[in-house]
Amino acid sequence: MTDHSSSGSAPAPGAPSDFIRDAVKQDLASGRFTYVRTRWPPEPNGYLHIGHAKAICLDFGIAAENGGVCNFRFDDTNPEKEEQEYVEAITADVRWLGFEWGEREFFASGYFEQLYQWGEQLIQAGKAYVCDLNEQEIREYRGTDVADKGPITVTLPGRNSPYRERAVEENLELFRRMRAGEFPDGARTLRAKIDMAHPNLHMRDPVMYRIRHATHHRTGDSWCIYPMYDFQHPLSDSIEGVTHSLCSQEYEIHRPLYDWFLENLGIFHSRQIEFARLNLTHTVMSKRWLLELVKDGRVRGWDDPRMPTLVGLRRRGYTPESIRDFVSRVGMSKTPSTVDIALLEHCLREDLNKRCMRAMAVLKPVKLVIENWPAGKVTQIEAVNNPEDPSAGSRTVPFTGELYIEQDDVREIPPPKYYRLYPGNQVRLRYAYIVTCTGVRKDPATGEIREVMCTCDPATRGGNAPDNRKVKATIHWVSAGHSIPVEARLYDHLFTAELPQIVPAGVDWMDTINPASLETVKGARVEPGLARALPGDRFQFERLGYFVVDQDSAPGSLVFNRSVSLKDAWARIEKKEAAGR
RNA sequence: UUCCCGGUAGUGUAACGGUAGCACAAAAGACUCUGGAUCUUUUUGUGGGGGUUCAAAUCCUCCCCGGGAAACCA
Repeated sequence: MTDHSSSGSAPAPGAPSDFIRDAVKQDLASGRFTYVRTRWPPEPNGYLHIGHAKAICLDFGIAAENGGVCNFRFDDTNPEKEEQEYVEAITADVRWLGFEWGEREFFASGYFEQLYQWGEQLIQAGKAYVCDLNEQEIREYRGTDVADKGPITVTLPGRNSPYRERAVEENLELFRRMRAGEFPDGARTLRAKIDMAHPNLHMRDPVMYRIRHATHHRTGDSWCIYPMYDFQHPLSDSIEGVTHSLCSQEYEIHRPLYDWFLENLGIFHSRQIEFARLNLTHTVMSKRWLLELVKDGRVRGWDDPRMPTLVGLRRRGYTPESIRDFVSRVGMSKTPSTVDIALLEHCLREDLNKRCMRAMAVLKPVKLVIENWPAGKVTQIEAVNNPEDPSAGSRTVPFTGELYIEQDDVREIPPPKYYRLYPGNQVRLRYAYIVTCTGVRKDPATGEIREVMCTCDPATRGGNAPDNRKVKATIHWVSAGHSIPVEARLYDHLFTAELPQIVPAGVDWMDTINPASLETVKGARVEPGLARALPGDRFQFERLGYFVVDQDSAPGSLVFNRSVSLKDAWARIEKKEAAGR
């Protein structure tokens, strides 16, 4: 990438461009780096969500676009929070998203010895010292005085630690004894000797190592001192020859420290660039809140289809392609932003529309009886599998004189602009026949329509109108005798509020969960061909939405998750009509 | 409170001193055997005040607003 001449012209359509990609190109052009290598550094302490997907796509994407590689590296330097279980879950999620890293899977814990040696090197250079101050004292000396109540703290000038001028030899001996396990947790730390008056608090002699007699998920009990993120991360990047270390914005203030360690060690200097993390409307993204939802049983688990986690989205029926498309459309910037979840849904619809098999399913069935249909007669109707993809072919669906149609497709008295079934009106049964409604039978107690009667025009077989009559509505159906019962789970936004993280005073945020975020429909019916569907299989249920077979399914009892509904023009009309009166 | 980073239609993102564009959303229409899809069209924007310049979203300055940080977490 040294094509200076084209730098002023617009990028090719579809080629992503943003301030980070621009910076990478400049670094190549200026000779700061001669190649591009990135890394994606998850901490194995939780499940991935779609915000992580943004970073994953960025790191792997930029590497690929520049002929480089992206290292997959676990930032596992806090044994108290990290577990092997998460390593596996994260690995599976990234693979599912569609990225490969071959042999380039690393662990920061794999660098512990090298990191330790660099710690000694800084001590020898007089740039690090062992400090005996406890946690509270360190805070006080740093100048950050935590108030007893509330989050407000006061920043004061920092003071040098009384241990700051320890002799090199003493520091070395103490650091070695720290490693040897001679001191209890928290007794001492190794600190960088920088500047206690620095306006950036991270530069006021930050802690490099702390003592933790804890078992690490990979190194076991071989270490009782663990490096801090600020010390570990730049050095791990350096070891791996990472050129561009891309991270979210909260690390921006850490960058001077990142640079300080690399400069003072005189080792390969990676460049850290920060970007704004992703937020979505109608959901929450923070690990803590997500965890609380799970712990409190407000959702069924990390993979609840309402969760913005990758496992949740997968179970919901999202495709990796749609998520990657979404991420690229969202773009990269430093502006704190909240993306409309409608964009995510749009990306899924667009992807699934092209490649999903259609099927007919009735969520809330009402019986339709064709009065002039010969008793017991069954005929096979040919139905197109995907109008967007002729190569998908067609299938047959059994048709009889007793069908189920959607409750919502019948009214005794039609509202304005309603052109589905009501007495006297005709509709087309998708791919089958044009029928005319002759009446409805209602439950005398509830007034609910129990049965719809109609007559069928045999000349319209296949749904054609030989006389060219206009039939405004086409509705879906299944044969009452052939269709199979299934459970459908209809999902909506987890929170009704657009920005659930803004909680009104006096309200528990968990009580703002959308009570309609999950509707379980037990008596749905689907066409018989779906009997063999397997978990993960996706369908478009005509006129309803995209559905995926859930893992809760068992042979003979299928469960479908609604991934996303189809756009519903009628719902908008109905809403508008209702608002208008 | 201190420090850091940001503010472009409703939302997200381009424009890199020279015509403010794209996507989603919203709205209108066309077409349609999914009120789907597709196609056409429309509405809405540079946070505010000062400067510099022939020319400012872009450069300078003050103000306002938003986000982040102030862990022996990452």
